[in-house]
Amino acid sequence: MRLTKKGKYAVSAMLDIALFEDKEKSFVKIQDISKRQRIPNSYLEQILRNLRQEGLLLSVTGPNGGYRLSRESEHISIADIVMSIEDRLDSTECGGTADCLLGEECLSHDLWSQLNNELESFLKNKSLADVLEKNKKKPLEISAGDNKNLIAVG
Amino acid sequence: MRLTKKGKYAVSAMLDIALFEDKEKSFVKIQDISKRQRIPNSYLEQILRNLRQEGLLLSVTGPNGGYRLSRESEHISIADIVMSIEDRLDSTECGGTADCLLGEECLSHDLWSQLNNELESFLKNKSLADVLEKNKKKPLEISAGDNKNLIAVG
DNA sequence: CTTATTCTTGACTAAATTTATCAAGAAACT
DNA sequence: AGTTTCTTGATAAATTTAGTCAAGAATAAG
Repeated sequence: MRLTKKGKYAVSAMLDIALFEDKEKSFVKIQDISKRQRIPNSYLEQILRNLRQEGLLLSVTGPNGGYRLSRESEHISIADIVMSIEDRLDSTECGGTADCLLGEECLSHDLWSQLNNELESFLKNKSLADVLEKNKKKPLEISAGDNKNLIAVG
Repeated sequence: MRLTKKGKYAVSAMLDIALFEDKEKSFVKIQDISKRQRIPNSYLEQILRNLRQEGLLLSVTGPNGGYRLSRESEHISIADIVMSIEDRLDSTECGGTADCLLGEECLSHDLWSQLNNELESFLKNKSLADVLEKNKKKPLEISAGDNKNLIAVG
């Protein structure tokens, strides 16, 4: 399983577009996203290309052109985005064929399969709108739980 | 976030040891693990080295030597293993400092933070024993749910 | 109908990471 | 002494990720 910088850039870019297409009632330009989210301009081109090809974005060329979401932010899940970008979310080596070990299921097949399902439902159940909503409320929230150990956050 | 072949090899190796130390009432040799789990011998050396240094394995040199678990398989979680091996499970770029974007929290900070927590609790709540138990029962089980879409399993 | 703006595409490069490999050495048993 | 097996550190090869670039095409405004 791997979630790369590219996938995270994609999510940030989509969040940025969701935010500014409303605010500005217009298309959002690559350059602006690049500056606001600190994503290298030419890398971002590549990423938005992918997202458009997957049908998550609409684009218009020329002055006042740019990008906007192809549907409402409530109806675009993080899974939609990440899956457009990442080739290797799959936690398994066999790619689901269950022939991991000499044509048979390996000892950890089920484990990684379950992990895939966890990840899948988490990403599918979060929309762009959900994430933005959370951001708005942030000042009122208090940090919950201890993250001392396993995995750093941020 | 990334879970690499190395981390998966580590889990397979630990499952193999858990299985065969019981069966053979002795230490389990690198060579045997390597053959059974199809893990390159010299790569496995490196991996077991890590696991031993993290205190998950005990080893003995010489004839009839090999490896065994440092504690019961019920008390070794998949998280213990994966965290010994993988440097970069963290889903975030900032590594938990929350200064992702010009010293401030980026738009997706909370999202990746939550993903970390999901992943963490999943991996912590699964022991080697759990995984092996599931494998024994396998013939009785019927495949559950549709995995057609997001993430292949295996 | 020309110019400025902005996206589009494909190919390419550089850096980083992952995936190993190897050889010399040390410990333990027989 | 000799064999088995782990131990260590360094190194190499392969793959992936991250990022760049330049030429082109679409659109709007004047």
